Amino acid sequence: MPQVLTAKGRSTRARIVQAAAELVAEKGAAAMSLDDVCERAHVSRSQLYHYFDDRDDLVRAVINATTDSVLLAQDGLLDHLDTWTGLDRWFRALVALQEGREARGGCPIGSLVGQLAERDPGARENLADGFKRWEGHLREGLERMQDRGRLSVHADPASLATSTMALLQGGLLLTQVRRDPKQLRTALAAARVLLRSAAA
Amino acid sequence: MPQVLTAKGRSTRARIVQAAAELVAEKGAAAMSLDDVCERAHVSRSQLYHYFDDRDDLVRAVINATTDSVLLAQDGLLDHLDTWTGLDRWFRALVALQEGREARGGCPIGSLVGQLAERDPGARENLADGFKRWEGHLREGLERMQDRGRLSVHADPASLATSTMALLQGGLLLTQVRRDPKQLRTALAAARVLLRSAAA
DNA sequence: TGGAAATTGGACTAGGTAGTCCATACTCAG
DNA sequence: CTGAGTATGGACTACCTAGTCCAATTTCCA
Repeated sequence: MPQVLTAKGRSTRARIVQAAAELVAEKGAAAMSLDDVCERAHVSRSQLYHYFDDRDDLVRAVINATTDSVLLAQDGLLDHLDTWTGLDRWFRALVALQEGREARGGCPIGSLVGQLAERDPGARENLADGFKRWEGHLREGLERMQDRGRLSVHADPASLATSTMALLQGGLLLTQVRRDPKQLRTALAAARVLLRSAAA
Repeated sequence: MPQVLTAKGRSTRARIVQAAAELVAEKGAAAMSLDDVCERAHVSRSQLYHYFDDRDDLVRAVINATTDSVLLAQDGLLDHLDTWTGLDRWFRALVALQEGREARGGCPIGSLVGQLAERDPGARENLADGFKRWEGHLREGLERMQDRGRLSVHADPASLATSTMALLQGGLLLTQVRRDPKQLRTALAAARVLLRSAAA
């Protein structure tokens, strides 16, 4: 393992993670082979082991990269979850995203849970960190709403954020398994009802 | 492939599916090897291919067996989802189940979605069938409640059932990734709020 | 500019994989 | 009791896998 990465090294490492992330998204974590990664990233075998301890280490890097890209895809939405219109915009964007992919793939992070959580404790923690960051944006938005008196003082922003994330993840799972984006639309409509029921 | 199975044949086939289902639950679908299955079921290689076309065929049989066992584990609860107390009993039982397993494993069906849905279209359909059976019990219960005037005439039992399933699956996913059964408790408490908001 | 560290290439090992094949033993109806 | 179909045993193939190893090349800073 190198002590310091040069610019070239960082670029190679990033290319490896990118290729691995694509393969994980396409074929699943277990079906991603290191040979495939080498081919797609145009690197040799030893470069993988130059930048990563082993396969599990690479998978954990993929989880972090995927989390970053999922949050980036929601950029401009996650910082405005403190108004009803901001929440509705977020919900609509999530549904539109699934319609665009014809309900394929589910949640890039969520679908890794079943694949990795019981297999590699480190991977489970990385996935949990990803969900924490995601849910954190929502919880903070709801807290700001409560501060501004838009949410009842009896409401619990943390629980509401957790329940909304559950509806989102469950809705994505049902969307994926049924190949029907309406499943997510229904779940997020329920999230809207739930949040409104906590309005001041 | 045999035309008719003898009693002995049925027993052997069931032993194979049982062993495979255990391994899938323990190690994930991709990590279940046919050698492992042979060893655990005490059968030889050729017996697998005597009763199943190939690996995918066995996995689909595992999905069906797992669905049956998940529904069986809720026996006595799923037929009483037409009263508030019946719903609460169901919710409490689901939480207790996760507490009993220390939040490990998530939903035996749900966690297979991310592993198989994009890989094998037939597996995806089998999983969708499983969810349909499960959700069907809830939808029918809610319909009976509506018929009896316990649910608003404006409520949509099908959407409520879908949203509740989303909360259940999402809650299980968060429970698994965070190793915390409270995540499911929170999600199901939200389901209760959602259903109550549709009360007559 | 010299040399230590970072980067790269690619062959190689050891083990696991799904699936095939052929022979044998069993079962049960006619 | 016999023979056609069912059930079983286990070796074998061809391939893919993660990980190792040694050597060569490039980078960069002291």
